[in-house]
Amino acid sequence: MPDPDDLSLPEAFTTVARTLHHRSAKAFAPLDVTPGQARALRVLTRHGEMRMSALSEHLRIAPRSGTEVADDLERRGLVRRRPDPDDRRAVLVALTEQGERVSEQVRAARSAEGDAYFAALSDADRQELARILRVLRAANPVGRPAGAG
Amino acid sequence: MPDPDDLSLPEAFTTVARTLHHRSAKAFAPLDVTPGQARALRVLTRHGEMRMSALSEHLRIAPRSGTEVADDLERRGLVRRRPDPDDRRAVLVALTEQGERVSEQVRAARSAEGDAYFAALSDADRQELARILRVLRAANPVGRPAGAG
DNA sequence: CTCATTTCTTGAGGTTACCTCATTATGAGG
DNA sequence: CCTCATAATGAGGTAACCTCAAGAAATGAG
Repeated sequence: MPDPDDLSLPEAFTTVARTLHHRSAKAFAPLDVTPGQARALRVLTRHGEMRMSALSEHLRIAPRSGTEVADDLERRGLVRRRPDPDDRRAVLVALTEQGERVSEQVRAARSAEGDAYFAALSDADRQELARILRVLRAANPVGRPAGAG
Repeated sequence: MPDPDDLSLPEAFTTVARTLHHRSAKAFAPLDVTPGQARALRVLTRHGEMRMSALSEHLRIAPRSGTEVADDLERRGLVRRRPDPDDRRAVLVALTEQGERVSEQVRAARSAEGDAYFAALSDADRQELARILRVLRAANPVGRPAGAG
């Protein structure tokens, strides 16, 4: 294995993100959920039932992609859809009981493995990192792709 | 758009990484290279001609995936393959002249757009972030997926 | 030299997590 | 009714990875 290249900030960030993604995928594999699904479960746990559009916004993905995540979770019996009584165009998603259980397991797995990734950092560094990420998130609106298709 | 959720560190990291990826893709689009290809170009610029396996290691991806990146770049005329004279199993990749030109444009585009993503940070924060990323990279070997496929 | 083993790359096929565009159904206003 | 905006989804596509196994060449043992 070669020495870590002296990467630019974007490159280093990307590399770390990919490694983290792999780790999370491994941690969540026993639960049969992907990292993306895990994030959706956490959003639903934190905020409760919501519209598809709201789910997509929370996840910061295109509305169509939110549908896909919900499809996967519904197939696994982790979420339930129902029509919004206030707007018959809209659909509400919520965790099922099993979804709540799995979401809790996700939380635990994240502590066990995902956060372990950041264990190399001191408490102070972790807080620094969290602060910096908040700044970046706040400063950079959403970031949809351009001509990627 | 809802308030930024109070995400866990892994989630926040992932979210920022995705936004960054979108930004980079947009910045590189005029050059007709994807972020992944851009990274490969930078590696080849920094380290010169190398084996396929070395390229994959630098990019921290599976050997097979390195082949794919090289295929794309070769199709665009940005790299050239030749057999390794010292080992006829091996293949050496190097930038073409056009590849070098594009790699330089990538570097410029990264400054213009990619680093602009981090413009919200103070110089001190950027250095902090770079340091923290180095720690994470050093502490976490490579992180290939497990049963993802 | 021969054979088994290992190494280097690639073909074949698959996955995740996104995307855009077009469609269908509903809601809101004139 | 007509038009326009909005909610979700069907259809189809992309990037960036992966595994598994094959084909060719190197390497070490006998």
